[in-house]
Amino acid sequence: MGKAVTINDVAREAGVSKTTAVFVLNNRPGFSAAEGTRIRVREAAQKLGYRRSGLARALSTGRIYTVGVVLRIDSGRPQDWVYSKDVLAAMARACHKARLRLTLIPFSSDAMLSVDDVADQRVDGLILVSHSADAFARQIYASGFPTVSIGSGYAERLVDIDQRGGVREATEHLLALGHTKIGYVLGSNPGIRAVEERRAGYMEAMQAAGLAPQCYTNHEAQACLTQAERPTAFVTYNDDFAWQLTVAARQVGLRIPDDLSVIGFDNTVLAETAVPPLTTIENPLDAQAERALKVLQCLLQGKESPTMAPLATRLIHRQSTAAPSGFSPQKEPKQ
Amino acid sequence: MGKAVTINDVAREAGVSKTTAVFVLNNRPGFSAAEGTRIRVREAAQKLGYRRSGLARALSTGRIYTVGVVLRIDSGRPQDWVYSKDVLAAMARACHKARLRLTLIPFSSDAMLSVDDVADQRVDGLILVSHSADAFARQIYASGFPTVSIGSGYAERLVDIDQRGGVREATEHLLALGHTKIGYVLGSNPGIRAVEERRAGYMEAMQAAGLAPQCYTNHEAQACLTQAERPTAFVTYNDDFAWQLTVAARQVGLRIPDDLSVIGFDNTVLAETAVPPLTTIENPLDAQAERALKVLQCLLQGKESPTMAPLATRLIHRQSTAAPSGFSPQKEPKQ
DNA sequence: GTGAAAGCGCTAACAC
DNA sequence: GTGTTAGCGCTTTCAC
Repeated sequence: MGKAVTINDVAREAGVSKTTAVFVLNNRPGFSAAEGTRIRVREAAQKLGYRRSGLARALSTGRIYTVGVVLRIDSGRPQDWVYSKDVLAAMARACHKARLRLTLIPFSSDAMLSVDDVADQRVDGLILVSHSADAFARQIYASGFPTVSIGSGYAERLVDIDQRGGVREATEHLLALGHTKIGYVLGSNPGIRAVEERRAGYMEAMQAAGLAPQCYTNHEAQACLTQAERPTAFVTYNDDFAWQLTVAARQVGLRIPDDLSVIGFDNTVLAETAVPPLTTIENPLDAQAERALKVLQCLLQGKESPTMAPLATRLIHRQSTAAPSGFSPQKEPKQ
Repeated sequence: MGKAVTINDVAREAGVSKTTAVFVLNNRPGFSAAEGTRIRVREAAQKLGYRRSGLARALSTGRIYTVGVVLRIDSGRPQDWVYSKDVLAAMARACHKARLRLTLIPFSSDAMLSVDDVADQRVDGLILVSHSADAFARQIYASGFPTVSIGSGYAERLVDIDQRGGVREATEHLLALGHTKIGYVLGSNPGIRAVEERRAGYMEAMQAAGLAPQCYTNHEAQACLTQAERPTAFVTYNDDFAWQLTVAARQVGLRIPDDLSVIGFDNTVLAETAVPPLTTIENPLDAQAERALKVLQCLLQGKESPTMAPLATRLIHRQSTAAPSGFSPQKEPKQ
């Protein structure tokens, strides 16, 4: 890269002091230099090819305007990734809006991340995506490094959505359609708060309706499809499971939604491209990302952030839900 | 954040000089301190909660061990994103392997990125993902900032795959199945090298077979499906177009692959989850990402990198291709 | 082997 | 308004 042109060089070239050069180049508010000076400084910078060093600035100010996003990169199936990538994209948009840079910090369980590796001043703070209470999550919070969790993750300082309400609404939708045998497909990672919350939402709705809840693992749900007493509808932990269920159903000759209704969660691209497109619960990722950033900013300024109500979800009606066969519904309440 | 503990503090606490402390903490090769000293320094660091500043180190060494990935964030449809996210994920894996950090630099056409914004020393170099010859790409290359392109992008210093060969192979596969009316769905962004190359691969295969090529836009391809003289098979610019074609085909009552064969490109998650799963051309993103990083490293060390042959693609056989109806194939040559 | 000192390029506090 | 100075925390060169 050759040697960098510094602000000193510019100042010298323009025949002014460093301060003046800095003020001009930074458009310091409330600073009115002689027009000639401004021009001279600008021209000098231009001519020399001066480029400010965000690095030196960061060292001096203590802020590098970059947030680190710590994300798992282990899982093999591309479908597992869809959601994480959506969270990342939402964080990217939020950072862009907030004029912050985003640094991706991959988290793989083989090479354990150390707090020192991460909290080395190249990021101002951290966003943990979908971390359970793993060693790293606990350590980083314990270290006091500004950190916020997002995406159905570790419960400490977590920006959360109304997981429970979302699944409750989905279950109620199925109930309203006339289903009585409604199963729930459990999330597979028990360390994560969303897994419990979503399940609880299902339980609540079933109990309120006086119906017996029936929980399945992903595998069990697919296996039970051929049995006579199978549920006529499923609420699933996420779109991936819902999508898998549609595949399994098609394989055993079940038609969706005629023979089986399915509702996913997250509204990932999987839900849009599935056949038929999936009714699902929208996960407001952009709002979460923006809120997470807001909380992080508070932390950076030393003030604890106000606690906020979980963000609302929304049921998106597509074509994977209908009344159970042989049932004429009393009229769909919503939408 | 309180005040940071510096190496000076550690040295003072341990009763040694800064140099010694640095040497111990950095495990400087070829430096053998007295065991007592080592321990004292380590304990002091531990006790004080010393954490090295990657920032200060970067300022001093001129390398921050971070690469910037410049990526479009404009497009609205989630399907448009799938491929970009895959490239990003591949870059993330490659960076992780190379022990480099990845900073995401969103590129949106509304707020034009300036070279100064980006080349501010918070990244050592840049990877441009799927950029056409837009103003930014030209400027950044002109500025001399270490930059490499990837992902069917701008032709300058581009790590490329054998686009042409991939599509040729796909077309030949359809030919071997007995298709004679094979259409091609064009990429929509004419500024990008891959758009031309892929089309050329199709043209070559058709001409070699003595068949008339027929190119369509995405929209045209979907529209022609109801016409009598429609192609019996399509090669498409990417999986998204292929997937859209399956949806359109289903809507007009065409069955895939019985009535229509379709081949995608990129092997994104769309190809796996489509109904039926799509035969497609695998895009070796991980290899591209690693190669891009290698080229960037060369640049950073001041040496121009050796030119390399485009990376090979591979046809992945799934269920969206078959012999045209009423035709008994002579035997499928591959796989 | 260990210590002292000079920067990296910027910001900010304080004189002029 | 403009210039001077002292750091930010690290690496590195050169004495001891």
